[in-house]
Amino acid sequence: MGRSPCCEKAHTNKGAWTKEEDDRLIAYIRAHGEGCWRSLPKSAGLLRCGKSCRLRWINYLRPDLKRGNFTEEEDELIIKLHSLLGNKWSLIAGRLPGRTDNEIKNYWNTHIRRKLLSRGIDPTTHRPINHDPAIIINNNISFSGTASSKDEDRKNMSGGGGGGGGLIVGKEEKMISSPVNIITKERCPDLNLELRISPPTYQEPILMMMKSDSDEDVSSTVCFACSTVPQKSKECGCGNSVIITGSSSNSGYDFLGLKTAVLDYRSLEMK
DNA sequence: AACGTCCACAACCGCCGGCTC
DNA sequence: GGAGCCGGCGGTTGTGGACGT
Repeated sequence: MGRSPCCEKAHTNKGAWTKEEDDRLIAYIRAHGEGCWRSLPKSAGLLRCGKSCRLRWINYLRPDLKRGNFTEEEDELIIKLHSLLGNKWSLIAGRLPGRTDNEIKNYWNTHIRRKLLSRGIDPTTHRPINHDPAIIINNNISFSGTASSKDEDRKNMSGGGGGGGGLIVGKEEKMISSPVNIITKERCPDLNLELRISPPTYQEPILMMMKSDSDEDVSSTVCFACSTVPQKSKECGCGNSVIITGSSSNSGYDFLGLKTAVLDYRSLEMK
């Protein structure tokens, strides 16, 4: 389909932003709020493309940004999230307050990739370099909830049979070829997700919800898909229905250190 | 000091999905 | 249902500074 250019390139500045441009943008957004990026440059008196303004604001000027070096905890969280989500930088950024997708993407490409390589881990697949690819093809799935060492995890991944409390998929389950199974198997050899597929009796479309450590009720549960908090209707911002289970100690599942409720693989389907 | 190379990161580009008409 | 608009995302590039020779 034909698309008009997002801006008239002949009359827009490019390259690094000047202090004056930053000030104009900040002043305009403070006065009028975010949104309508297409018309913003004209309204704000900026010779910039709307997309450029949006990026500048989101990645650099936003007041809630956390500048400075990534902590070791952030490093590890990024690695774990990347192993699960792949290059979904915006989703990863959603779990790191004050960090932007662009920042995390750059940080990944410059620091973490190298860090993983130095550990002998393929940053794309999160598998040990020279890992036997045949293992990926294996159909038996069991993420043991009790496995602690990486070796043990890998053993389970490679078809070690059923572990207790983990993701258990029977022989006749069609779920075995579900996207999350494949994704998780391929990308997360070292990640103890303690995931569990929700029972097939659920009729509604559901999604994985993540609860922060301090969260006690539904109102503070965050949709993993859209990063919004579901309202009392138990629908989050992306319109998915939400199934909240009891406390994480029994029916919730600890996900990357965050207590979670029921997981449905469809919410994790990759593009 | 001068030059070349590497690195980090801001910014750009093209594409996609959702929404509206 | 299709066309167009818009915001958003992910990949890539450009550039300035750091570092090594």
